[in-house]
Amino acid sequence: MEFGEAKNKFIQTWGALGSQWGINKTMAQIHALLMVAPEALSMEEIMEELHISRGNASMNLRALMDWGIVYKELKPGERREFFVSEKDLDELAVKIAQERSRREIKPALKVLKDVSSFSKEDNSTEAKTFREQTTKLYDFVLKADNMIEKVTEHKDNWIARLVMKIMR
Amino acid sequence: MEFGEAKNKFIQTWGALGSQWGINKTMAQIHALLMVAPEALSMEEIMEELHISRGNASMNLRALMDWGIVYKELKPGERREFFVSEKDLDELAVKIAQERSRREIKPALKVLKDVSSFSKEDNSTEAKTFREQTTKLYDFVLKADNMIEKVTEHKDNWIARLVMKIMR
DNA sequence: ATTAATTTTCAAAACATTTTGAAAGTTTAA
DNA sequence: TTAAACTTTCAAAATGTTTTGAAAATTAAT
Repeated sequence: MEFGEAKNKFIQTWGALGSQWGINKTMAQIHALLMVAPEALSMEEIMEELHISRGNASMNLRALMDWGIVYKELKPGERREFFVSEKDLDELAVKIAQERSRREIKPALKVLKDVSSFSKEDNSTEAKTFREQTTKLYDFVLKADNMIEKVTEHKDNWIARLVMKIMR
Repeated sequence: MEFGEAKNKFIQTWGALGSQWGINKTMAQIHALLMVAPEALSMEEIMEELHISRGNASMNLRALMDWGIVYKELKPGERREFFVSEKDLDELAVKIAQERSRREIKPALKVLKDVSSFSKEDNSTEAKTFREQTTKLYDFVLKADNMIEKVTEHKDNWIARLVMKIMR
């Protein structure tokens, strides 16, 4: 396997992994490309390397910037914009965890709280089981979310430290 | 909000959350429905409650069983099959974590290892950065995966214990 | 063995998401 | 200003995924 092949395999794999996790393929591929690029890349270069259209590149770069894991880099004397990814993996993991908490977990928590506390008058077995289970779910998800917050606020090398702790 | 409404909201929300995490909507909805059902449900009941076709119900129930989070329950004197979900949330989280590790993380790790160790002769800046970054990525993902293994083998109430530890 | 109840399969249809590309918008330099 | 370089937007096309429904398969009782 020579370089081009390895790079391609990496980009394709990262893209596939992205899809499985609800992130679109191109977005994950752009991210992969930037992760292994020694220099900031222009939109043109990204389009070329991944064989995607201008519009596609533009939209997904914006999405990556919204996630806070890709930045614009302006080069003096250049009109074009260049892009770099967050290369620090701890930082990357923290950003992703925080965004997912904000966008997905927090809203789900709100719903769980709402549904578990409503319809208190209904005393059917069904309703009772429902309240019981959704309450448990709320507590569980809340705990998990708190863990994310706790862990990500210390960020630096948190996974390593966590592994240390757990392994005793 | 009365019971039916709350139940519906819960099922819809769980379904939407599923989609965002790469799990199909119906699969997540069936799971939600079984999570709050006091009794095992037949396929017919599931189809009715979620307004889905027989084929859809059949396929997604099988997928849930493949994940190990829904079980068949046979009732004496009944030809039909009934379904229940794993209701213990710690057990549920462990199963999901383990399956995702097996299906997604492990294969990704293999690719990372492969691509990071190949093309060692190439000494261009590009190739060097590539090897550097993919190696870091490999180490990171490996550590994270080890953490999952470590944490899930103790399973019982692991999130609670983890929160305790982190909060000191 | 035959029948009736039930589940599974899978090709086609419905639906959802992603991608394109060209037009509109923006920015900078002259 | 104007023009050139570049980016964004968005409707339509392409692609991908899920769902349906009916036929085939399975299972269990008679």
